[in-house]
Amino acid sequence: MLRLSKMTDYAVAVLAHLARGPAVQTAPGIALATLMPEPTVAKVLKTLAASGLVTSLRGARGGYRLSRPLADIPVAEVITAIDGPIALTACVEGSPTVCEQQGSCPMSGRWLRVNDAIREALSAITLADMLESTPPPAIAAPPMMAIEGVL
Amino acid sequence: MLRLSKMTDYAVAVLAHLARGPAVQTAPGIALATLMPEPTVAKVLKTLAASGLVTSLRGARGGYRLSRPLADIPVAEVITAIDGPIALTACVEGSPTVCEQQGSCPMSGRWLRVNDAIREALSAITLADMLESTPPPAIAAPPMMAIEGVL
DNA sequence: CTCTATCAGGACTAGCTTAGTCCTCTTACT
DNA sequence: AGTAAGAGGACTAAGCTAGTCCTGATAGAG
Ligand code: SF4
Ligand code: SF4
Repeated sequence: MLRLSKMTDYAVAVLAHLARGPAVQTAPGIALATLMPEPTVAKVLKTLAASGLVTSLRGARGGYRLSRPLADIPVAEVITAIDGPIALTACVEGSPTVCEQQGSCPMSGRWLRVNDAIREALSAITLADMLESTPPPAIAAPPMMAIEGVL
Repeated sequence: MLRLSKMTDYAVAVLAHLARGPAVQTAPGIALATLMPEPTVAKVLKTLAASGLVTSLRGARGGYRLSRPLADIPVAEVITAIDGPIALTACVEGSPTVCEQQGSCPMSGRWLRVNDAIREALSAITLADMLESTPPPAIAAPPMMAIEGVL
């Protein structure tokens, strides 16, 4: 279905959440606010910290802070940070796997162009772009469940 | 890793193979020539036939034939035929799944733009484009194993 | 008319990948 | 000290994917 992993999805949402509210926020706090499972959010944040997208502050009153403004974070970077390199097929550079059919496949190596097109498209859009020019999210009557009760 | 399914990969290779050689080819024949597992190729061809990308001819001396020239088949169409609609996240139209966090997620609905960018990119490139403007597949020294012995 | 090569359509299985959980150690503020 | 937080990893369960196989329909060949 050409879906990106839920982890990547979470990562983007977490980054967007970090841009709102206090500069430094804790993993459990973000999990609470976004209704995502706590340990999973923690895991995502650790990965993001390892990639340098967020900065971690340890110790009591610690938490995570955005390393860069959202306008400087292209979507592609988040995807590669969580999911690894964008490699549509096994016959483009990023792949750990090798394709058996490479010798007999009429398409060997020719996915590169498609792959690059997608990489470019994803590099051209920043997280700030996604948030700013918002067409009202009126795709399918969002549930709009109240989260105040949880907080 | 943002990889498309191997089935889709196979489908594109099969279509490209169909464009070469005799107009009508059988599933086992294609499998033999491309070194892909036979039943899998058959499965892919059935799906492609169901989507109208190839036309099937039943009975003895039957096989599959391209319904359209490769120049009229965008990559996106093959992907949707095999993998289903392109839906990066659960909060865009094509998804059978619904996202739990939609009410509290700061990104709800905002993936649409990214999704559309990818759809456009994949719709702009046809299979003929992939084959024609071929940068030599010198990505990593293709094995070039002889398949004549198998035939 | 019969035989056979081929596709149609599905059920089924094994393996892999992913999401999610949990534990222990380190860090640094109060 | 004591404690609130992250670092880093091992672990598990569920879901999905690739691949296999079977039965039936079709239509050309002889
Ligand atoms: S060589 Fe062919 S089958 Fe293998 S990954 Fe590339 S396009 Fe797909
Ligand atoms: S609502 Fe948020 S978490 Fe859910 S699919 Fe959309 S972006 Fe991802």
